[in-house]
Amino acid sequence: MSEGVEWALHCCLNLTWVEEGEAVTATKLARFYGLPRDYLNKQLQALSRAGVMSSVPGPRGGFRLGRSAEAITVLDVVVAIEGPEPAFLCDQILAAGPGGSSAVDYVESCLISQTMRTADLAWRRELASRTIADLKASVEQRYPHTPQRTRDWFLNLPA
Amino acid sequence: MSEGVEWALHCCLNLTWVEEGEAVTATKLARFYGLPRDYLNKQLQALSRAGVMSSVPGPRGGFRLGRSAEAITVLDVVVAIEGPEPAFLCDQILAAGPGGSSAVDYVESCLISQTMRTADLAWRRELASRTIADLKASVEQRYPHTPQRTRDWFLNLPA
DNA sequence: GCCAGCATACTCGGATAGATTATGTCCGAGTTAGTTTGG
DNA sequence: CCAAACTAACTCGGACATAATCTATCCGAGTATGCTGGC
Repeated sequence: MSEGVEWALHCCLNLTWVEEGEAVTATKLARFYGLPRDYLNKQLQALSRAGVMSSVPGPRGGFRLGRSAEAITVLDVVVAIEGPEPAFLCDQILAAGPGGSSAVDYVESCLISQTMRTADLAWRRELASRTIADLKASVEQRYPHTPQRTRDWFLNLPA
Repeated sequence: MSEGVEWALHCCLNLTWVEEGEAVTATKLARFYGLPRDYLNKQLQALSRAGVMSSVPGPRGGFRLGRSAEAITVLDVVVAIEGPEPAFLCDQILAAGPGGSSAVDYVESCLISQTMRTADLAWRRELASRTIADLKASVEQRYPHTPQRTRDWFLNLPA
């Protein structure tokens, strides 16, 4: 799995701690963790296309969350970066085997495919049950000064 | 995820239907689905190293299950091909951020990492709960003539 | 002093290279089966 | 006729190319800001 997923999740979380309506540039988000700016920008664009973030061009521009943190699940972020396809995608090799038919949908009927799909669903269900707001709340409970520190860091960003 | 996982699972299943103790060559297994022989052989070697299969060299050689089908989980096969690392691996970018320390294990403390790890665990738990024997039984119940047909195919393999 | 126009610097956005991994191919070491040859 | 040694063919096993994807970088289109000049 692409490491961009980790970057995207941390960026989403950080965006929940800036002033409402404020846009944060890719440059600032990249400097926060020492990430390559342009490549991070690429991932943020993917999030923007998916509606997870909203981008603002020009000076005073940047990125902000595309909707409320309660409405963004971890799965949304993962899908925005990795794409919607399941990790295991059935090539239907049964169709080429003896007694196989190209008219049958082995993605549905093959029991191996079903097993892998069930596991994938369990994975997705877990990720869909956690929202960015959940993460925000958990972090704030365990590390109470993180919100203020994060907000300050983005304000007092060293040139 | 590598497509070799699909190949490996189908091969394991097919091996449950040949005569006890009989070894099936990579060539035969590949012809069954029209797969590239040498590359499939590579995957079978990985299964062999993991103990899922057992390889026999020389004429009359080939591959057979390394242990009883009841003792081989789907997860075993996946791990043998894909490796033991989780799909999402935490790079601990928090360590490079403000207030981050290289002495802290963020794989454990980072809540994002925890969330991804929980999902990964759910996925693995699902795969670990299904054995090759389970698959064999399910297939035999739904497609009763598959065992005989498969066994015959490997015997009457067209030259 | 105030307003309109303009130049400017800064942002995202997509198009363009490089690195790593997955995929596919090739040939050699080792082993078993069949064959042959001598007793 | 029997047994032992030998030949030969077939198998896995790992080393070697190729293709696709992930990672990283560069430059252009567009916009809000601040300045400038005129009224």
